[in-house]
Amino acid sequence: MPELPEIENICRDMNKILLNKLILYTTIRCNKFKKYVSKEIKNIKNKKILDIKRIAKYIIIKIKSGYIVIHLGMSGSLFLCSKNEKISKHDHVDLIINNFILRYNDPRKFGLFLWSKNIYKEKFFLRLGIDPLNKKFNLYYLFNNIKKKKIKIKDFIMNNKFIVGIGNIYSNEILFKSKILPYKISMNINLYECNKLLCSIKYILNKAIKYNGTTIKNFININKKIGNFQKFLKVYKKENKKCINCNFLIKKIIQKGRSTFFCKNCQK
DNA sequence: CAGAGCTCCTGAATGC
DNA sequence: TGCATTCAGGAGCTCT
Repeated sequence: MPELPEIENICRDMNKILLNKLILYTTIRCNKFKKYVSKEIKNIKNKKILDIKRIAKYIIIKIKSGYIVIHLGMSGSLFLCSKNEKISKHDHVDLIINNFILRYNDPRKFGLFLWSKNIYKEKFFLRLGIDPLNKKFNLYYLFNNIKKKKIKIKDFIMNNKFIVGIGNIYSNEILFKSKILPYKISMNINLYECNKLLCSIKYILNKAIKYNGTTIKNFININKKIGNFQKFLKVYKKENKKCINCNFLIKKIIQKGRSTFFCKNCQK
């Protein structure tokens, strides 16, 4: 399940390898992909890759006439392969680049492979909150928004309207590090806790980027390198294991339909 | 409007 | 062993 750190690393790798390369043509294999793959992707021919960047969890490939927008959902992956590489079951899109292929695979079809003339006018971009690695993501911004809401803090940090890119794994880890219970109501968070939350978000995400993300199940990055951050997970999927700080058993609850892990002793 | 909950999907894990 | 059921989750959508 790629989250912000994984996407950040994928974009960095893609930039190293794909910048200024020519997309000769594309192949789309899924027919029943509904809104998830734009038909316009088929029309891309002989276009140079001008830039690759990340906005929230979207991978944006800029070419002369517009943008390719890729979201990996929870099971999507992008990888480079040769032209003779066998096509697997869920390989939905190929970008043919000189003598190799950038291939998009997504078994669960939660991802997106879209075309946009101008991403900055798309409604899903206009709705996005501030990137947690941006300097504008500061205590003032976080505290102001937290105070406005009456939702559980875990739901707050996973909501793209306020903070982009934080999924279930990192939200659990961030709240553990912040010593805040996941079901604490956001408006009850004080300035001190909010500051801890801010620092924890930046710390966890940067550490995950450094260790190349968390590899659980399907995630493979562009060079099929494997992430190492799972070694550092302290609560996620640690139900009934001892808390590293206090030896209490880690609890699991379901919050907004998502598995939520925490230490009832450490987190207040 | 806000917030809770449902939904898309498939493969892995679990249950009997 | 083998089939059936459950679970996982990003983010948009639907309900209340």
